[in-house]
Amino acid sequence: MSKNFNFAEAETRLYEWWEKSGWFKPEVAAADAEPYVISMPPPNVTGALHTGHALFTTLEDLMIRYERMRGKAALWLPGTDHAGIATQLQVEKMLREEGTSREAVGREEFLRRTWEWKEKYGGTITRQLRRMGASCDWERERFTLDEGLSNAVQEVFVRLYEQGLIYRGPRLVNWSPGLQTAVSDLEVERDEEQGKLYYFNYPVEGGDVLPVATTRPETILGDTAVCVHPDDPRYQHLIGKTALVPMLNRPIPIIADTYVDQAFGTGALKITPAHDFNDYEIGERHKLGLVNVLNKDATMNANAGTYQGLDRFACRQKLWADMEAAGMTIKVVDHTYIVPRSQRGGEIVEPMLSTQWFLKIKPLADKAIAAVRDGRITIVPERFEKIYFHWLENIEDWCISRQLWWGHRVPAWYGPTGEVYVGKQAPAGEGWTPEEDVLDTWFSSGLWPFSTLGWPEQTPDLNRYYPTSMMETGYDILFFWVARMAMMGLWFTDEAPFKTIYLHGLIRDKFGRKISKTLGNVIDPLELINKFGADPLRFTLVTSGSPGADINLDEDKVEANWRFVNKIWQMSNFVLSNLEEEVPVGLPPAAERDLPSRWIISRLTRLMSSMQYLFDTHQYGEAGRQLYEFLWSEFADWYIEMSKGPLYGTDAQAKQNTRRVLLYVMDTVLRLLHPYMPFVTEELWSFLPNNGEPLMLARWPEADKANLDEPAESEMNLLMEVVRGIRNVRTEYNVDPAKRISALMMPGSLGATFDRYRYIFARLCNVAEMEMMVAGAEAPADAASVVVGEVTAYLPLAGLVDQQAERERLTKELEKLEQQIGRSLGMLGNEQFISRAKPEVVERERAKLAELQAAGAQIKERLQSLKG
RNA sequence: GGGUGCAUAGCUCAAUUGGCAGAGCGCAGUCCUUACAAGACUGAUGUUAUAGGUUCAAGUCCUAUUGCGCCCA
Repeated sequence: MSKNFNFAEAETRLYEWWEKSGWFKPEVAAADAEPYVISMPPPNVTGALHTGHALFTTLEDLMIRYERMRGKAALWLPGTDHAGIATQLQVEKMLREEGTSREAVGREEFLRRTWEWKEKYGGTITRQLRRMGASCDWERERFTLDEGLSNAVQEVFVRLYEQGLIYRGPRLVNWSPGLQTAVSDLEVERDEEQGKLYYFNYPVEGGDVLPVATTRPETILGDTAVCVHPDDPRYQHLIGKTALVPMLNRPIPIIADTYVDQAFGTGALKITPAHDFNDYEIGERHKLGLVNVLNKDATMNANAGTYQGLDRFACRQKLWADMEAAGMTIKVVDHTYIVPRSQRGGEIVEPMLSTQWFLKIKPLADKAIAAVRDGRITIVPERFEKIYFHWLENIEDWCISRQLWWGHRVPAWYGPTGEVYVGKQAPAGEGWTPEEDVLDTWFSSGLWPFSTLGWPEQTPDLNRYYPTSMMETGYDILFFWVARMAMMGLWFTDEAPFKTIYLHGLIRDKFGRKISKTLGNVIDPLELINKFGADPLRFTLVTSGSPGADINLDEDKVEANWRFVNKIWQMSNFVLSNLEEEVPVGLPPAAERDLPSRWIISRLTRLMSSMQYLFDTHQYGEAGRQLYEFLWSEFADWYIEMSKGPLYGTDAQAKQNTRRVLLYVMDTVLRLLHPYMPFVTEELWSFLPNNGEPLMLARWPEADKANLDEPAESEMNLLMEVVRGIRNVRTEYNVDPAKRISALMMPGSLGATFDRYRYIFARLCNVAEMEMMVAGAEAPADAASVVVGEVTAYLPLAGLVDQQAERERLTKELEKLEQQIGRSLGMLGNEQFISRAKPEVVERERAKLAELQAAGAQIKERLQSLKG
């Protein structure tokens, strides 16, 4: 065993060993094992690992490794997503750098280049997932554009069409002018931005004017009405008259609608149904026409008259300047308003009239709502259920077509006379042209849990592993992906595609700021892995937060956990180097266990049941923190130190028993720790005496309640308190740590215990001599005293103890004690507390009081003797 | 506007069904004690945002307020 853990070398070696041995496959479990399945949220096929990937990989791998160790047929099915817009943008950028464009090379060549791009960069992300330690079944890896998955997409589209749920038609959609495609509502981000509000006089036939305010003057050219509130006294006389579109002089009606907010702007609203969602609705109510003034690239079209050909923003300026010259303008004021921007390119999205494919999703949504309501699907944390319901209950038709090239082609054809045919194959006969549009990427990922298992074919995998068990992903894609999977799964397979939805939070920087390139606070998980190894990164990601909450990732924490890895390495080294030749197996019989062993076994048992509860409720972070705490603060700091007594002693039996306990604890914690830190634990496991099976396939340990030992815990606690007390005194009196001191013990009823475990005090606080005092014996005056419950330790520190200082120290301690005693007496004197609190709580309080009082009495006595 | 979450040590965060508020980092001090200086030991630091309420008991449950964030419109 080397001095330290060489993670760089071990991680690659272990991962290859695991993967080559086929242990990531569910087939390693017994043939009749219950399946446990996670579909990996497919990362963008040409993407690179970011902290979000690192987080889901860690959590899902933890769940999978845990269930695998519990004997389940654990299948973690990996894959990647073609990520339509993102990938197309990347390839277009490459083409631009080559001095050409998507349009110039044509669709066929563009797709060829995109596949080439995918081949080139496609392996990156999956290689990086391996570095995280992801134990997924790579032989089952899928890609959304695979033949099988494409078939599933077509199948779904055709069936939905036949069920009358998919239709095609002109609607107002969010149009992304740069990408030249429609995008769904979800892909539009609305943020407040600083802009201007333009006030102007709308000319009215007959010479009157109607003041109007707008944030987008260029849309004036597409106005088909001006609207005022029916009750607005200012404008009563204008309702029903005709206004004239500035610069175009197109006549439009002045109408009244209660939608208008009289307090906003001038209280009059221009209506542009072709370029605003609210105006569109008003237009429908009042049967107004639509005038589209934009081309697909957001330049003005022929309806804009002389402004034709101008970009939308250039038009805004020119039109306003012209109106100013014509004396129509009133003022321009600063104004914050909501700007819709494309989630991808960041450009301003325009509501635009366009013919698209839509999915009537309400019927599917109803099933998805029901599945969560009746508990077939649970969401963790629970509060996301409300958000899920709210969204699904207010769901609108989904625009599923995209004017992109990279994606699943809509399986439709147009006949010579304009008829539409939908099917997997082109219809017979001449003159049919295929649909150019592709489907929204989320349409195919919505099928992910079952399309990856072979659906619509009834494959053995589909039969065995569907529905899946756990859907673990970020809350940011609850609507985009999770809800859609629930809907599609229930609709097409009649089963909830997963039983549990676990939503994790976003990763932020150590100050809680969003990670962004502009802020320059991007954290590269690979850098952290190279620096500290995958285990510390994983442990940090799991233990830094709680379910559903955002996580502030701090490199210092990763470093601290790297030290934790080292600590575990050193503990193991200690245990192993003390094994010598023999290989003790299992715990020594209960009757032969010494107090420290009974204590550590009890503590470990408590940890196991606590972790079990936490795992059952998906609180992996808290479970990990408790494990850390146990290992460092109990096992290493206390048990290992105490074990040196018997280990370096002469009692062969005691030595042997201690080894067995050390080994048992080490064996157990490595198992418990494995899902968090697979590499270092697997490596250490290989040094432990075992039958050669890998840790990743070892059994998850379960708590044996028979090992809980309350008396041992409280007795040990008392000893530990005495040790701490002696250390305190040593520090307070500046006793050289190397100086051996002696103690006179007034052990109360624990005489035998102190006598037997005096070695603990020799080792842990350098008390070389410990003399048991007979009851009533006088303690030396120049001694400091440590009081714990009924026990007092006198430390004769000749020349170091100032009696005056000692009196002050003890007085202070007594004051503290008496405060606590007062509080405790108050509680126990309260009739209500005695009768209403749980009996064990009352009992605990009584025991505490007794201990406090005993200690108080001891201190008082000591103070008395110091006075005399 | 509707919904929702958060507020705890200097910083970042925990705290299971309500039962004496903890950790890491940072800070101060001592020590290279035969697993580990990537370490050990000791110490300082809290009106759990504010105001009420429920309860024997509130960081935890309820109401209101303030501040910050997110989602939806």
